[in-house]
Amino acid sequence: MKDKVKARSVPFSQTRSRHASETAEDYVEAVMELIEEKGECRVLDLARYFNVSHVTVSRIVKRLHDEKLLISSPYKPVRLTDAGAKLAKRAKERHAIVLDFLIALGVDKANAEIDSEGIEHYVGSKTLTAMKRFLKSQK
Amino acid sequence: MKDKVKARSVPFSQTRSRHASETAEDYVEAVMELIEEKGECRVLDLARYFNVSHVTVSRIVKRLHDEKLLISSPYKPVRLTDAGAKLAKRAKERHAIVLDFLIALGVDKANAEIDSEGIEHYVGSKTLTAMKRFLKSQK
DNA sequence: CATCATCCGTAGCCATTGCTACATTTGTTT
DNA sequence: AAACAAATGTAGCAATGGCTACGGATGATG
Repeated sequence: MKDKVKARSVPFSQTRSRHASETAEDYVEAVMELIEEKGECRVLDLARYFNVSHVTVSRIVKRLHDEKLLISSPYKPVRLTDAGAKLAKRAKERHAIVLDFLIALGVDKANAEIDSEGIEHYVGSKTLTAMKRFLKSQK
Repeated sequence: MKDKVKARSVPFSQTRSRHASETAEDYVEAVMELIEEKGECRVLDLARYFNVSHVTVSRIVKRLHDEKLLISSPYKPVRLTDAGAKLAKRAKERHAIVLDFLIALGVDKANAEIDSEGIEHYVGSKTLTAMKRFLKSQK
């Protein structure tokens, strides 16, 4: 009774780093949206956006600044680096596709918005392609 | 220029607790699978399954024991409580539906397996229903 | 029944993401 | 210019999930 347990291919291997990059994507995406919506993005805007305290935001902003995705100087609005903007653009596109896909599948807009936030981080390129194909076939 | 930033409806509000329940679901699901596959589930089986150290597993098992999802006594195999089995069953069903759905959508099995692991935690009841509907319509 | 490999627990470290409480900076408003 | 409100920063705590290193428990094997 000593069967080897088959290890998970990939998904569970790096939960920590995956969560970290999730955060990075969520934040650059939010920064881009907030700048588009109101011209600038402050720490408190992000805090309200994510429903967390400004302390949590400023710590994460600092980390993403170190990772050269954001530009932040004390008491000034947050901006995106080129790399950050590129990541944000990709994340937003993927997000939009997942959202449109769920709606096309028949999910109401409110639930599609909620679920797409979480799902977008786990949609690989093959799945994304399949979603795009489905969207095209529906037109 | 003082627009209120619209807060996210729900999704981002409790990242921490969401990640915690993700872990709970992953673990009870794994425990159920391992017991089905090889009769019992040891800490090291879970460690190999998730590609983490046995230390990480035993800490999480302890927490899930406190939450009354698992039963564990020192140096003994891990079992499920009724509540844990119920949660595992629901998680497995949802997982299976998401997996079948992705495959029906045209994603290859390997990628469908990877993506479904992450996606399953963010599929609300409305989205799940839509996936089931799609699967039925494909038969 | 002694030994040894395997399994598991504990100690203690780090990173991430929450928080409250308090300090500081900025900018507006007398 | 002073005073005040709002925005940020800093200190320090907790929970979660990673890890290595070490030691104790279990069970198989000689």
